[in-house]
Amino acid sequence: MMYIGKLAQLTGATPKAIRLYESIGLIPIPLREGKYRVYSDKDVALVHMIRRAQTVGFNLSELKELVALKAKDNRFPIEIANELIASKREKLRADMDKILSLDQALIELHEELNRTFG
Amino acid sequence: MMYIGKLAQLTGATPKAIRLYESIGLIPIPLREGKYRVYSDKDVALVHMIRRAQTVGFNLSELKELVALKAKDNRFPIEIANELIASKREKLRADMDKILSLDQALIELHEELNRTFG
DNA sequence: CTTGACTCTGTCCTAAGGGGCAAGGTTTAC
DNA sequence: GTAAACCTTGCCCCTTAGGACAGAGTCAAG
Repeated sequence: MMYIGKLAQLTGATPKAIRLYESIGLIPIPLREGKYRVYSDKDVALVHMIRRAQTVGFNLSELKELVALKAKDNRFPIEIANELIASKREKLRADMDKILSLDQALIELHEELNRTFG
Repeated sequence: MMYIGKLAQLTGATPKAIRLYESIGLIPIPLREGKYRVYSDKDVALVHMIRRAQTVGFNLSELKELVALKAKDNRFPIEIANELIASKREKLRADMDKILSLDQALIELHEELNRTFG
């Protein structure tokens, strides 16, 4: 059992972020000791998972859906997670294409500027 | 001479975006006919340039700097533009690295999930 | 009892507009 | 002449994932 600062320290999230997760229903509403939120090791694990999923490109609403699905069936929605991962990877491929074409556009812009002004 | 809707139509920007550009000092404050903003062909060219620069990755504050520099010397700041282009390309390379590592992380996450739950 | 560390809620801020609203101006059709 | 249809104006709230800050309440230690 710990307060929000400890949870933040253990997970690398800030208290502000943790309260945000709570406010959008991504983590359960914790009990209170007086006015202070009290968290358990389960919350540490959950916030850890959230942060890790964020670093690989999931946004909070996607995570909320996964958490909701898990709460419904009480098991991890592996198939849906796999689908999400696949579509994330597709999106990454699209992002790569975009970066390549932006780079090409920058090259052309550079050449054009130096033809025009150089 | 035209109103904002015509300028929007000619440039592909929305009236909303054009007013935003004006509010941050990216385009000059236009004269008015009554309460309506009146634009010239110069504005068409400027908004066109803004939009094109946006598509290759420049944000509005960067463009504002360029416009300010041009206004100061009354000539296009070619050297600074070239520097900006070079740093944009560097940033694109960094983005690409990040995408590749994210993709790798997704692969590993996928394998881990299916080892654990599959 | 007081100090310092921690937490609470609430507000405003970010980039680049999107959406919507009411009020007023302009143009076209009848 | 007037009504419909369209255009512009400013204003407000909304988006992501929190950051910064204020003011107040709370906790443990000295």
